[in-house]
Amino acid sequence: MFKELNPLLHSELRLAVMSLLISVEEADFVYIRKETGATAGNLSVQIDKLSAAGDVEVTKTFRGKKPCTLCRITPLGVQAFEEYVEALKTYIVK
Amino acid sequence: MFKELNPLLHSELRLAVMSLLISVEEADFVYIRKETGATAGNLSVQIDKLSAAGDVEVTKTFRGKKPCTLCRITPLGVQAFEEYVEALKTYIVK
DNA sequence: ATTATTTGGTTTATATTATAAACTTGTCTG
DNA sequence: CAGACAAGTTTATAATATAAACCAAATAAT
Repeated sequence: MFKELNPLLHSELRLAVMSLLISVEEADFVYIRKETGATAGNLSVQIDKLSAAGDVEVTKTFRGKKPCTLCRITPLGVQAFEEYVEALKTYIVK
Repeated sequence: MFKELNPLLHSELRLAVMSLLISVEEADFVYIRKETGATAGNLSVQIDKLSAAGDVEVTKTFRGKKPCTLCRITPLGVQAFEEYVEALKTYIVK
C-alpha cells in the first residue's frame, strides 16, 4: 500500500538540498544556503548526513582565498532520490 | 523556490492517515491501523495531533459492543493536504 | 464462575531529529 | 592593528516520532 519513505530524504532541508543537486552538476555551500534559506549550521549538519550516507559528495576547495564547499549528488543519491519520489507517490497520487 | 512543507503533514504516518482519509467517507481506527501497519500507540498519538489541528474529526462510537473510533477528514484537512501536495511538487518536479 | 486472552485503544517514556546559537578560522577594511 | 565579515563547524536545546507499558471491557477457556 504505502511504500516506506527513506527517513534521510524525508526532511525538508535535506530534500531541498537533494532537489537542488539533482538538476545541476555541482553547487557550493553558499549557493545552497541562499536557495534554501537555511542557517549555515543547519545546512552544514544536513549536508554532513547526506555525505555520510554516500548520497552527496563534498569537496572542500577555495575560490580565491575564500573556502568553498562544493557538493554534488552521487549515483547512489540519484537512486535514493528517485526511490523516495516513487514512494511519495504512493501517498499523494489518488 | 521551495514552498514550506506543513510539518504536521510531513510525517510518514500522519501523511498515510491523511492519504487514506482523503479518498473515503470515513475510516475506523482498526482499519487505518491495518492499512498503515502502525502500532496502536503511535497511531493514537498521530490521530490526536491531526484532530487537535482540525484536519481530522474523530467520533468515538461502538460497533456492537466493541468501541470503534471513526475518523474523517475535514474541509480544513482536505485543504491542508492539497497545499502539502502542491508544496511537495516544488521539491520533486524537475 | 473465575481466570486467561483478546480487542481497542491511551498514556508515558525514550531515543532520534531538526534547528539555531555559539564558536572557529581566516580575510579584508579602515 | 582592531574590528567587521565570510564560510563554515560544533554543540546545546527543543521538538518529534515511536513503541512499550498500561487500561477497560468483552469474549473464550477450564
